[in-house]
Amino acid sequence: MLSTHKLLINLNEAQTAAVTTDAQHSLVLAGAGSGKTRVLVYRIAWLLAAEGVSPYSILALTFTNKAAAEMRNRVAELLDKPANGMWIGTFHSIALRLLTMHHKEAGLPKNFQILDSEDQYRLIRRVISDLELDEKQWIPRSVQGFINDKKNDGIRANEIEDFGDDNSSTLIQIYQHYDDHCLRGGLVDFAEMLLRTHQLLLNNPPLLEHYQGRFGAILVDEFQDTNEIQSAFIRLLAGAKNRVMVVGDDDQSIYAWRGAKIDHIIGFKDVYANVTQYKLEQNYRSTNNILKAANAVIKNNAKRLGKDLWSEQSEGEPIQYYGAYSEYDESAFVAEEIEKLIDSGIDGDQIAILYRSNMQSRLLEENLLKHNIDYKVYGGLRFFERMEIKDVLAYVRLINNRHDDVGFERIINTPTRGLGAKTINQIRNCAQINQVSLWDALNICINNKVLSARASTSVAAFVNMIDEFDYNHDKEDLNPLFDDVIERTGLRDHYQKEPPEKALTRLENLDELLNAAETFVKSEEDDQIGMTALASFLAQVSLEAGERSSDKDVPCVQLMTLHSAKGLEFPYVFLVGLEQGLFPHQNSMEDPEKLQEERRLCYVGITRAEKQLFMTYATSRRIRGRTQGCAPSRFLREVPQDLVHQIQGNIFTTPRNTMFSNQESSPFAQYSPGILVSHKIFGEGTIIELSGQGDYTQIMVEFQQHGTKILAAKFAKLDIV
DNA sequence: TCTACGACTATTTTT
DNA sequence: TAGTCGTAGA
Repeated sequence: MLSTHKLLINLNEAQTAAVTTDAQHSLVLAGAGSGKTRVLVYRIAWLLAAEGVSPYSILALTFTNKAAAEMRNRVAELLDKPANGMWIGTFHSIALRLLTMHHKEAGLPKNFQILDSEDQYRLIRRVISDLELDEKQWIPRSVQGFINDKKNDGIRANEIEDFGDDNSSTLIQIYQHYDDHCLRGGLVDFAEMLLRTHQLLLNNPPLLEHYQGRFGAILVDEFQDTNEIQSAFIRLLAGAKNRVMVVGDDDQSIYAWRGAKIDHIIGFKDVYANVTQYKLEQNYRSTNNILKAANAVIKNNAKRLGKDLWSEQSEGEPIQYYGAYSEYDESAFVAEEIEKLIDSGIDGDQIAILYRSNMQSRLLEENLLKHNIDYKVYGGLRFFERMEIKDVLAYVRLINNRHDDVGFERIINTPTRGLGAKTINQIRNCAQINQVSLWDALNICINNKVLSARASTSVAAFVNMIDEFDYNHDKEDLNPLFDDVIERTGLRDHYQKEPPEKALTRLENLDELLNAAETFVKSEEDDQIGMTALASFLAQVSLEAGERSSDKDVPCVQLMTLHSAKGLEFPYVFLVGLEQGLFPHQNSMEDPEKLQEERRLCYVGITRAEKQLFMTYATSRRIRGRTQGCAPSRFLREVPQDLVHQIQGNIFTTPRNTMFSNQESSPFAQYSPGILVSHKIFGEGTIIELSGQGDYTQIMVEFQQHGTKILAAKFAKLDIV
């Protein structure tokens, strides 16, 4: 048995307090690099060792597979035995497990399939076309966003208020039809997994009671990223008696645009009773200069719980600032500095270049190439998202479940077998009229002989082929099935015919898929709930689509967006493109909520750096074929001057651009974001941000009663409360 | 069924 | 500017 003493010697005071808390609910505000995962892992160990909690009553939720795997491994390491019995997983994998175990109660067929975003997009397009709507007016991407937003908020089509206008009633109609399709085909999208799980428990009191009785201790990682339905799910399982510990950092909430609500972490204390809050502010990652810069930037956000990072490390190197003339100059500088670092003996993988948007990577790549520096760009398609892989999987899915319309549509004419738009439309129409799956519709068409002679032969051959894959569902070895599919469907030949370079990677990927099928071993959990190897494999590839980039063995410089950098750390970090309009992004500059999220993104970027941080800005940049003059990002000037070494350009003395604020020299210096003020008409409110200068200073205030207003500082006569 | 051309659009993407 | 996507035409 693990001694409790041994547990605590590795923790600092704040961590110990959180780990050993006896509060019913606890909120652990864990700053970047403050040992958040450590607290979660030790907390689990503490519950088991010191409090005698059964592993079966532990439920730990994360957002990413990586985080779940890390937690699981570290718990096992600490306990010195596998983390059996407890449920540690992503929200989605836990939801999937519940839906699989209780598929009947959830209203799903046993072999239901998961739709990834691309599958969902395709299905939505199909629904729009079925409803004879114009894609120009009902843009599939926006419709997809609409449906997912609603699902994330826990709202079904029939629960949306119909204002009677064309817009809302059509959207509701599409949503409803889309859900009907999913249900008919046994298809579940990502948002649906969570929503359906929540409803499963909500509508089955005995089931809910069972799980509430089981999970006495619920732990949630990255709580700031929870959306409405995830938060409701936790609340539901918590019931009245269970203990909930949420860990997160409101300052690192960067996914509001995907439905995450920072209010969940900020308002945690209001929703749960008996909450004790712990702040982890000691940072084990970065030098103090870096932390001071991060603290100074994030301080400008009004909406936060508040926390200051510190470190026992030295001040470290100052932050290096380079004001480039152009984006060419900027990327040349970055490449040169990296070359110097590498020449001084630093490995490439110790260095990261972080940017706001993916398009910025190109020039950087060109310059790294020029200097013969190995690099790796994160982003793009993941392994199981590649076309050839999805094609094979679509066949397998159809073999597994004939009513999988998404799989059907994908491969009915891939490789081409003479089934053009006309035939497919006939089948679709038939499905639409009879309200059946495409597979059934196809058979109706065959029986009624409505198809042309040529199409009929082709279709019959297709049906035969699929039926001939008489797959034994209990088989553990998946390789023969996949191998068979790739050969007999003609997919291998199909890809072989592509231009040599493309063909080669595609065929390699197919082999990689075979390899994955060969080595796949069903997890013990999946086995226990009676999933077949195939179901388990398909679920895994949908939930865990693989790495975002191909891996190289050489230590490479890492290029990625700020979003992808969350959770990672690098000794040397280049934060590039610090310009108004790029970062903060144009689309996020006006709205105070969005601007604050951009600032959090900046905070995430800064806190990735362990030893040294470089920040660059380009005076001009070509965007969409047009060269634009760029003002330096407001975030740059939020970094205190004494922390910065300016290699070129002077961010603090150049004439101030009216685009961004400067609080210090303003006649309204007494106002700053976060300050509580009162207005004689609007009452009390919090300053969100200042802009403009001198007499033209404008103040954005979020009033408690009247919402957000932008006021001229000169006339508003705001009193500081 | 494939190719070529023109129209369109341009943040971030855990599952 | 450049990359993607849909459609027209061979």
